[in-house]
Amino acid sequence: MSPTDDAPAPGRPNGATDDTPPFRYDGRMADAIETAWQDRWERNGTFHAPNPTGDLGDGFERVAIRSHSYVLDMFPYPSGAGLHVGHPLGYIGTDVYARYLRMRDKNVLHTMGFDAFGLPAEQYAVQTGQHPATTTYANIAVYRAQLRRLGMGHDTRRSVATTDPEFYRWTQWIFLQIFNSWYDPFVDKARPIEDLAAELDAGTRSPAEGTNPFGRPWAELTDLERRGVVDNHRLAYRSESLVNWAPGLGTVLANEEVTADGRSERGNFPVFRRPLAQWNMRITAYGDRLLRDLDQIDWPDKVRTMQRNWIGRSTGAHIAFPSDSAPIEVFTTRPDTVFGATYVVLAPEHPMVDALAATDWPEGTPEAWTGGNESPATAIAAYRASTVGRSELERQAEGKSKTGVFTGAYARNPVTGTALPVFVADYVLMGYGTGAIMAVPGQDERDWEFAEVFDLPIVRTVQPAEGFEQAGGKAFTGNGPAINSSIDGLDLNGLDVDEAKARTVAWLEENGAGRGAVTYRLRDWLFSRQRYWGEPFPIVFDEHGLPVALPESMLPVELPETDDFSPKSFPPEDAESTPEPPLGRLMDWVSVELDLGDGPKTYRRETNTMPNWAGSCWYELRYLDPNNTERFVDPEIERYWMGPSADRPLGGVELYVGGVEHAVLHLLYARFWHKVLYDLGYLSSSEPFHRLVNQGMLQLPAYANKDGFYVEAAEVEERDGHFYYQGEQVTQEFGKIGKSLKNVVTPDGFIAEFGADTFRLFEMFSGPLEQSRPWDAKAIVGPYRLLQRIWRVVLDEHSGETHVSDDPVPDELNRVLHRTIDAVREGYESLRFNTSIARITELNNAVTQAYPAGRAPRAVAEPLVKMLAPLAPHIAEELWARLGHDESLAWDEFPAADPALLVDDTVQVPVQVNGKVRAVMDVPADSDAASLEAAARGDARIAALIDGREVRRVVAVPGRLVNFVVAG
RNA sequence: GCCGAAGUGGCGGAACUGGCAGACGCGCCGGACUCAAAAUCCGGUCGCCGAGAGGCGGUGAGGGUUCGAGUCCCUCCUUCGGCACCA
Repeated sequence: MSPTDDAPAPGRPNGATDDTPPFRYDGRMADAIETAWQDRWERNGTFHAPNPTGDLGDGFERVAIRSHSYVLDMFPYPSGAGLHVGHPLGYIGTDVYARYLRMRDKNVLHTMGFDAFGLPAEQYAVQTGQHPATTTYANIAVYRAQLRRLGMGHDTRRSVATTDPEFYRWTQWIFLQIFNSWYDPFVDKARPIEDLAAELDAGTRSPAEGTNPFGRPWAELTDLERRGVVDNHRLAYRSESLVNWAPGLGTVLANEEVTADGRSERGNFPVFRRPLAQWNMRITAYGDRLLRDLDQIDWPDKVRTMQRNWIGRSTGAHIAFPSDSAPIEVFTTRPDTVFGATYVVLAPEHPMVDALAATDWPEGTPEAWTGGNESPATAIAAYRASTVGRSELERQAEGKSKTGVFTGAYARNPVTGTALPVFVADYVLMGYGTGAIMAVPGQDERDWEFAEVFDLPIVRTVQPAEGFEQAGGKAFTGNGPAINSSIDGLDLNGLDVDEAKARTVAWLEENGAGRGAVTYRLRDWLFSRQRYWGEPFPIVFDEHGLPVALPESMLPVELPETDDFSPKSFPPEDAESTPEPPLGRLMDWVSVELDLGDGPKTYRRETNTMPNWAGSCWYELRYLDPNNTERFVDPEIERYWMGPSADRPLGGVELYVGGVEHAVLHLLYARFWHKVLYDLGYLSSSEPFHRLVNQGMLQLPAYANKDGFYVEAAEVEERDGHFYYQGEQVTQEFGKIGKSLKNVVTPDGFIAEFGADTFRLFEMFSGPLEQSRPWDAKAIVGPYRLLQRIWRVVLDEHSGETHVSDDPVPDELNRVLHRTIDAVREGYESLRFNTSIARITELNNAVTQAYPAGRAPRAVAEPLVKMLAPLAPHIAEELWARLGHDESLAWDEFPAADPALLVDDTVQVPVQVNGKVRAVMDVPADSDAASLEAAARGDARIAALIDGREVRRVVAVPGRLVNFVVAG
């Protein structure tokens, strides 16, 4: 049952009756305290973090000598449902940490913005007829109120939404920087595109491979052709290529947004591969740096592994296989197996397929190779029809059996000279490597399968391990000595795989037949979407249909007003449909008269919009300097908050907390943009996020009836350990919070009943930040009781009087206090707030035990309140004020442990006999091994146990234990 | 199939670089207060044997290293996450 349903009635909070003490800390008291402090924090700008310069520079002198920290959350998409209890887990975590750091004498930047462009707002708008901007900003207002009510110490002056024109103006500006750049492989960084044109003109550089389709050198190209060549170098470029088209969604998608079974991550529609002209970002140019720099940032191994796999760097070789038309260039990671290549395969979309195809089947071509077709051309056409343009789902439905067709053509193995049949097969992908392979069935499982289907020869070139074939092994992919691999001038036989690879590559390079090569799994980032609710491109097309950047002075290109914002979607299976961007319907807007330097002309605007990842690629930079109208961020401010330091060699946000679901989407894109901006000299940091922590997911109870359908969790009742929905028994499980499990719970009810402080404490107490765990709402009373008890240490709940004393703290309690301080700090620093809370609880238990009637010494009550402050800031502020302090403790000094009090004069040391604890003795803390042993032998129990037995060994570790190893 | 993470009481979880397993909390049991209940407070709570002192067992399973293993190594099981014709 949701607590929203039984929020306390005004004047009678949970459990309160007439004889409840008037100053008891309960939900109503918490509400009064919390709203009052939230108002005061806002009034005083308590959480304003001064910048070293600029409009947010007020008060910087005060913090100039402090060190500084930037603590960041992944900003939310403001959905109509508001926050549920899972969202704030990370937000509370960063807030606790930020508040702790502030009390540790740091200038802390902590704020929250909104990632507000995107499909749900647009779909909701289509349903309701309201403009997406209206619903988006209404939702943002709800989120801001919820965050405020949770007591977040955010610098609200810095809050931005990606949909603000003042924000997306700079998203567009960054797009233009990327558009106006190219990647210079010689210096391994992005450079302004003008440099490229200049170098091409000067003849000091030639166009990169594949960028000059005109077949003539640069000097002989027309101006228009030169523009085309330059455009082909840009980091943001248009190209006609195979893209993921989701007709049901009405838009194209990035590879990262398509699931493994070929459907859209959003909406779960089938996705088809279609050639379309779209914008791309050349993220592949950064593949190596994105990979390399992972080693220098403090991220979970899991996420780094996922990024490494996504980038998928493979080293191997390009090898040219001569044919009757041009040579076929293949990529292989196993150049050492070239002697075992028995056929060649091209992807169905490979551009050489048509030129290569023979006019007729060669004499004696087996039936299986022709697919029963008259000629290679018809066979290829039929095969393409059966593969290209079909969804991944359909392809996978056929299972793993290999399909393909012979082209009628042969290529020559450049090493052995053998003629190899050339096939077309869809198990070779156009998007990876060169789109062509040499097939080595002896050492590759997929090639083996294909060879079996088409009855192709199989040659082993690596000796399989002993018993491999007897055990049913087919292709052998392991290490072993090379066999059957020798010609004049190249003898691999007996070499292991690594040696054989190196030898082969050297031979290929000497003989001009190939060279060492690196390939990435990563593809360029498809960057345009056919949606209304996104950033317009700052691009127009001229009379040649070529893109022209709008000048900075024309930014932002605002989204045009319209009530016709629904995307044009199609039947989900209609693969032949073509995307139609909603902006394309606004003819008045699309066609625009501009003077871009060569007189007024009519241009056509780009009608696609950017993907919703665009804003999140750089928002953390805008928080730094949100009102700057001259730059996206002032370099001095960026260097102050994010510049490299000894701890953060590449710079970046000190702590970034968010869900692991962004491991290869947002986090890869943001790193890429950041590196481009770094290359172009706008940033001092080359990574955006130094330390990443993935907060766990809260799992809520969900209830299913006997037919397996989920029922509304809020309406389920519990009786005698069983669960009932409308009288019918249902079963309980724990799962991800969401509409589909009908188990969404919002924080509001808990805050109303217990207060935000209790809620914060509860979320932090149930486990470490990174860990997923079930949300057991009943347990919230634990943290609630803790706050009530701390409250009573400071004041009398009957009179409301503060009742601490000025007595000295007794020695023993003082030691507990200082040990607690030490442990609580440790917990805060390592983000294990659950242990900090446990230690605070222990200290409080010790205090209430020592002073059951109140009058605890101020010298223990005050540090107790301070230690609580990051977790439960409102009650801490209130108690701090009642203890007689005028200033907020948000900037006060966190208690420090006296090292002298952390070590005891005497310690308890367990004594073991054969590893079992038999006694515990009190000994001086500095006892050495000999005196420990002596003391242990002096213990009556131990003496009795070892009496008459042979002591073979004594292990005495000072401060730890004594262990007697005895015979028998 | 490949890669990665994790398995500790009825539950969430503690346990520093190998050194008293179960801190802290929930729940449960008992008690105080109350006409009663709720709220609050106090005590107990890993299992088995024992009146007790105490003993024995115990961190997914099995093996190993060690004086000593929740922690390190090997094999297996289970759960969760990621990738999936990437040559």
